Amino acid sequence: MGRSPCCDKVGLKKGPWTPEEDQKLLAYIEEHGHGSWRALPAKAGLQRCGKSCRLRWTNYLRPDIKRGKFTLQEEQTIIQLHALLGNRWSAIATHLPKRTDNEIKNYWNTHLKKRLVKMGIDPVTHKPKNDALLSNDGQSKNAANLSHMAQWESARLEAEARLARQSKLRSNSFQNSLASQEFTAPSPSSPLSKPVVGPARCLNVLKAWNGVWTKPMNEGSVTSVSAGISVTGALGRDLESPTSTLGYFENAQHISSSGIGGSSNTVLYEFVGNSSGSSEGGIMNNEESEEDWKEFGNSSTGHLPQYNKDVINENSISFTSGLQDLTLPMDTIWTAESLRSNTEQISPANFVETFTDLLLSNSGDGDLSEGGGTESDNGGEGSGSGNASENCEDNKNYWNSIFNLVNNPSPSDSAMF
DNA sequence: AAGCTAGCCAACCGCTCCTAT
DNA sequence: AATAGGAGCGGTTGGCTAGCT
Repeated sequence: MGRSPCCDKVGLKKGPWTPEEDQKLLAYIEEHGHGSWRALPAKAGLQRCGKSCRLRWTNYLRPDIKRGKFTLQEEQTIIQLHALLGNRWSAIATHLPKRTDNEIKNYWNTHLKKRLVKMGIDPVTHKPKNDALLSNDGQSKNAANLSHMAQWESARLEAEARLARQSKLRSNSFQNSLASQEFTAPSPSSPLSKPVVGPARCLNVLKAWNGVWTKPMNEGSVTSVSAGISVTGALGRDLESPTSTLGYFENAQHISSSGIGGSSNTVLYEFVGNSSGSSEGGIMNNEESEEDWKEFGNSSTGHLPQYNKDVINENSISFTSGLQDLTLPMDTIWTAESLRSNTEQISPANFVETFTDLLLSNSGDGDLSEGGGTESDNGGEGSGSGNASENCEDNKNYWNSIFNLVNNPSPSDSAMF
């Protein structure tokens, strides 16, 4: 049947926006809110299609946009989230509050992807490029396990997003009525400084990791995980990114309330939300950034569990979290559908616990913390040309570094979390 | 100074998802 | 249940700029 064009294209302007057009769009949204994007151009006196107006607003004119170079922490966050979510830029943007999905996408394509390639890491899979050369020594299987886990998390986030959309719609009219009151147009004296929305939520699994890893592993993981998630919920408001529909984890009924002390919440909240220091001002030139990257992954963590051989078998992954057991086959890709049905068996907290255990169990001979990682020390041309064992190290250290970053974020003024 | 190349990024296009009818 | 329309997302493009020859 074919889709009708989003608007009548005859006579509509394309290409770069002029300051006059920007002013018209800003003035209109300031006064009326955007309302229907399709109807907006005519009402605002713009010879543009609604889609173009929306894009201009969300990617450029919106008052809560942070422009300029990405901080190291923002880079790290993007990489972590990309490892989990893939090219779901809007979902990633949710966790970098003042960045747009378009900006993140551009930054990934022009900077980060190349950097990973340089390090010999496949930017799609986040695994060493010649991982296929690794024999059946278990390392590649474990890398595959991680990939599977990422797929699972991705599928879970899909479900979350679905829930969030539903709740968003329910509250939409209320938010719309607020929007026009909260909006403040940028002015020379206060350029694009007043956010319309608050800080974005933290990716649940990252917070969960925080929750688990900031405590010794002999403490109840479920308790820790719950604490991590509950902080997200405790913010108590809809922090939806304007560029994303990814939502809040709202199923509080899944989250154990036991063991969530107020202090635990507070500590974690401060940890994720109150960072300052070295990156003050947020600007870092590329060379500094590269240097920091070379140290990426050098720290080691404690609290690492012993490798549990029973968890990852030849043909399956078994989740034995104590609350419920689940075995999933290794020889198939976990589709969103299969995961949805399977994950019904596991509560979110339970999931995170088992997920964390598996991730931590990544090293077949046991100790990720030993990696001590100079993974990117040979940065430029290095790791890609290494032998198999070096690549195992790279793989191990790469993921280890992701975990360390979650666990031990470097001080910065990043707006993330 | 002119031409060429590569990098960056704003914007467009086509598709999917969701809702209303 | 089927269809149409709106909104949003991700891939891609094209113009601008800086650096190099």
